[in-house]
Amino acid sequence: MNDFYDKVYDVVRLIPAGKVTSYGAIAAYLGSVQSSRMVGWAMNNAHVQDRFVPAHRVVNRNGLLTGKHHFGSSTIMQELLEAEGISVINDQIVDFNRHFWNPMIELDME
DNA sequence: ACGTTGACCTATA
DNA sequence: GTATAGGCCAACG
Repeated sequence: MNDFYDKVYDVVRLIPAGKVTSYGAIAAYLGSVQSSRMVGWAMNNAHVQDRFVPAHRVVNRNGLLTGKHHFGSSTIMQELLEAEGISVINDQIVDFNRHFWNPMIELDME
């Protein structure tokens, strides 16, 4: 598997429960903030990965559940997030800034 | 092979 | 604050 996809999956799996991150943050961590689209494409292939990828913890910069439709059902993503203690209203994460998990900070500063 | 689309982001008007 | 433009790379028709 390409490093890009592999790193994306790796970072996503490192996201602690109750925390969320953005495609841009992952892309920035990989060194290509402009290639954030590729992160989304990587997630598209995430459901065929052997290991489970908590793609529900990955949202866009606005904290909006843009990819909820790709989970098979439009409610699974919100259900999973709420199950981890994250409030979601109108497909948008409440206090997104509080639940935001930055891989660059958390992984690099550690 | 070419054109369009896509789970995005930043910048400019 | 909404609208449009540009950019990135991969997959789909």
